[in-house]
Amino acid sequence: MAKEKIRVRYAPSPTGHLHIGNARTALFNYLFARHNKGTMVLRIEDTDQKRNVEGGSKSQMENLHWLGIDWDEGPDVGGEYGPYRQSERKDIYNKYIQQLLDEGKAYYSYTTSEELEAQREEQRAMGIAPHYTYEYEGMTADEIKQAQAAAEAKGLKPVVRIHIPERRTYAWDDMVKGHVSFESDTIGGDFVIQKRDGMPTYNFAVVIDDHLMEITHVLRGDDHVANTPKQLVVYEAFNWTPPKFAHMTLIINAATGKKLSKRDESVLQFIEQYRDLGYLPDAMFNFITLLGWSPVGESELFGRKELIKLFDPKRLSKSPAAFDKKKLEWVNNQYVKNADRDTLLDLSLNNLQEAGLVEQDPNPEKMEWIRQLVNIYSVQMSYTKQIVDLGRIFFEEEPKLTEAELDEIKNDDARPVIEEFKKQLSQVPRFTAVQAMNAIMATRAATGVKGRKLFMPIRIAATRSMIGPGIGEAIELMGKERVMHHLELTLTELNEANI
RNA sequence: GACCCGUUGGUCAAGUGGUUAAGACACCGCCCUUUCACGGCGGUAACAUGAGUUCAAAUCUCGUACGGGUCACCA
Repeated sequence: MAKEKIRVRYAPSPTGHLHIGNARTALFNYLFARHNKGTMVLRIEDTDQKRNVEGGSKSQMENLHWLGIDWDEGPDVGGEYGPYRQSERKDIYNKYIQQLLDEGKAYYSYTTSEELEAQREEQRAMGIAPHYTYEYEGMTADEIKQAQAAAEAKGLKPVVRIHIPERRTYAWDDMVKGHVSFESDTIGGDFVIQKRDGMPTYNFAVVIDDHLMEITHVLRGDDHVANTPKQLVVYEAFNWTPPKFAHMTLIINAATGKKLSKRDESVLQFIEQYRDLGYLPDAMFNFITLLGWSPVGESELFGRKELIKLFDPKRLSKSPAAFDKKKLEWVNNQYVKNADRDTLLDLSLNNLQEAGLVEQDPNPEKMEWIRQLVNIYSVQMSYTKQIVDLGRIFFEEEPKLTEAELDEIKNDDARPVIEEFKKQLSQVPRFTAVQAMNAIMATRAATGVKGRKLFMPIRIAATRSMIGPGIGEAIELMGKERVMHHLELTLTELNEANI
């Protein structure tokens, strides 16, 4: 039997920037499509004009591309199933809404929002699930017509609701959750398929589009589980076969245990923010893939091609994925260490310029210096913006010492070591990493101090930090003038502290 | 409140009836580096709970607790 061609879609609403959760949905759809040599569709769900954000869809597409996700059909690339923006498909939806109206499967509803709200309040108070109750209960066809005419006469505009069949079970075999079922009376009553402004609602439009676009698999967030029975009602009304569903668990904040909400400020949630910090797209791609999915085996670092090859929706997790920032930093550092030097330089330079540490158009000499700076720090940077903080000792006139650093040099050995080193360094023929190391050796010979007690005071006094790259390289890159000044400064501070 | 879903070390996360219960992050120790970091090696540490099914349960069933999601003319 010929396998049907797999078609999946990622369908964001343009309400803002690309969120991690959305990126993950897009990513899994992408992986699934590419793994199966299927088609990836991008559809913009912009039926709520009030919530559409200017430039929202453009920003999302751009960030998707940055992550390395592309699509075969969409508003920007076209395709045979267009248009790919729901706001441009209104005529299509209207046609199907009319069909349901004609068949008596849908009807005009005049209950106002205020009435509905009151109804829900009451139901909640009674401890039952809020739901819409049929407004024409027990009426004959004529009576219904009269009621509707009366409402019209009052100037009320209707919405269209779809009838939910009674005593039915709506169930499906979810690729992630297994068998899931809902009784029709727990769905919430006949729901709106066309809003007062004439636009279709999400639960209606999504069915029409998925069907017309011949989507075979719907991979989406867990928050859509409760929508699925409503959509099944629509599929049933048209006698269409629904696609396969996979509901991926939500991403939660490890710290709060709650769904990653856009208002939660303890975690950066938008791809763009990571991009600005100098995270690398391949690392993000790798990390996000591991949110709620795991490959066979023990490795955690995978390239794009590998992930496409490995991806299997069967391995999507049933329990929520927690966003672990530390792990992300580790993953990105792994990529930083192997990253192309020019890429790192570009990103770091950008971060340094934004921090006001480097001018807009550095001369070639300065560029070379920055390149060196990035090189010596690349091994310990989680993301390039850290260079601003890590490299601060290279920019500040008189970097302050921390408590820990002061403690490290508050001992009898430190002062003679620093003084001796200063003397030795001032005598080196050329101010290079090798010569700096020679000066340290000479200091050891002269003072008899070695190991940490030798290196730490020198590192701290010369660079004004106890962490950093190789001490020789750091000194060379810092330059004679600055290093000598640091040594001077540290000795003065030791004097003031009476040590 | 109702309906759906989940619960393995400090954190993430493998595991689908028989395992010494993987691996990663973090932490600790040792080694490397005449220093911090990087890297290498090693270590501490887990099946929410009660009952049932079974020769055998982290794995299956039911209850309890805890956590989450959803109940819109948002998507």
